[in-house]
Amino acid sequence: MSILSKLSFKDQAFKLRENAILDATTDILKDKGYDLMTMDDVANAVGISKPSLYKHFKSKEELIGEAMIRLIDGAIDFLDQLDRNLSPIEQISAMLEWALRVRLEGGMPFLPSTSAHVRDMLTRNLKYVARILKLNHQLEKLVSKAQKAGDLNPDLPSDVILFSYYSRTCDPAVEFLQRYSKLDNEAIIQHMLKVCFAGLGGPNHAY
Amino acid sequence: MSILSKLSFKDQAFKLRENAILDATTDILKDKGYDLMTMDDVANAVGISKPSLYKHFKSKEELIGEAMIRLIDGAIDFLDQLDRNLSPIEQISAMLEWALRVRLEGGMPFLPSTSAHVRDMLTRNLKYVARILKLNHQLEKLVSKAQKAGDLNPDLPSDVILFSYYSRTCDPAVEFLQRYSKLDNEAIIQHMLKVCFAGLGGPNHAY
DNA sequence: AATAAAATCTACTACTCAGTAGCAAAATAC
DNA sequence: GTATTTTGCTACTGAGTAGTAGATTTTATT
Repeated sequence: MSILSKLSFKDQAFKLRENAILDATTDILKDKGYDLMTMDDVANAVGISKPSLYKHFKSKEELIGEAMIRLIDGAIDFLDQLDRNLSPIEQISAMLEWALRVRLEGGMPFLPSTSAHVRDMLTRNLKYVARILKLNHQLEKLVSKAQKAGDLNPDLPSDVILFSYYSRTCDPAVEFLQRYSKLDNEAIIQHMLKVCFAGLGGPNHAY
Repeated sequence: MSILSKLSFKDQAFKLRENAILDATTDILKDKGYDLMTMDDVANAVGISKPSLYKHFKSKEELIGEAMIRLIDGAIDFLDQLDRNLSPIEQISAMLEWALRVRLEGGMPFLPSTSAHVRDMLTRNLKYVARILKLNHQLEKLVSKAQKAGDLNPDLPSDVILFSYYSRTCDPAVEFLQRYSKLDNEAIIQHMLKVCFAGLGGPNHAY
């Protein structure tokens, strides 16, 4: 047992530090963005040296890719663990609410509306793309059901709904409101949900 | 007259080239983004050398600032030239429609949902901020009127409406739809407008 | 305690790119 | 046609940073 347990203990420590690295990465990424985040930043934040960091991730691209994958996995897990009794629209709404709350509490959007650079990088990352496709597949099914139930507009193409929905999870209006309005986080969430599903129009609007 | 006319001729040529530089900048910015755009890129695209480029703009920040200012000015001009007989909601809608069309035809969003780096840079640019405030002021008035008329939801705080509206002008769903859906540009615009004002919800949605 | 192995660090390389010095060529003046 | 000014260019500097080589320390083994 001794050798095996030692190995697994080491592995555990390794995994633990890997998580600390990803935490730091997500954190720095959040307020510096891809290009301004340096590998030294991450190493310093974790309290290790750069070569040690490279023992875990062989490049900056890989590091950021893994951080993004972890965020997507968080979203997939959230969706999986939702109460199965919730209707499709309730699940869709709960997921957006969760994403907005994560962001307001200092987290990263799991689908960044990022620069060309970052988008290209992630598109080349097959592991990341696979996760996205998985998440997308699940949401497609929910959207389709919600449209049939009349809870999402059946006249809109489902692409339009899906892409618009994704955009809401990383809507910059959230940060604007947090910075420049006096609304508290919960109020912001409720308003963003309302805007997402009911739109900006009032009772007399033509649409 | 000779000296004066020569000077103004020179000035004209200078201005002309300045515009060519800003055109190239906007173009490159559109598909490379701030960090990947180099001053050599811009100089090469215009067909001049880097030092010549620096005769016009004393830094990369200034160059990009001026390009962004020109985009905002375009938006302000568009708003100014709108038919005065249009109702507030019609003006608001027309402006979003215009912004979406510009983007679909290969232009830049005049309000980029950009990285922290770019945001900071623009925030430090007083000239840019002044234009933004001017545009914002005009839109605030329109929003307030449209809310009173019941064409925009009077129950939403006007910040929420304004920031959400800005976000729609640079909504990444537009690029997603252009790339991955079979909708043509006009259909995309109509759907985006509908989503903006009427939301994603269908007839049975609780909101 | 001596040795081997693993982990981690310091100090470096290679490269990109913003910004510039100083030269060359063209235009203008006399 | 020569002198002067303007314009533009080539070729450089310096800063920042991804990624690495090789020394050093720590840990495990006998």
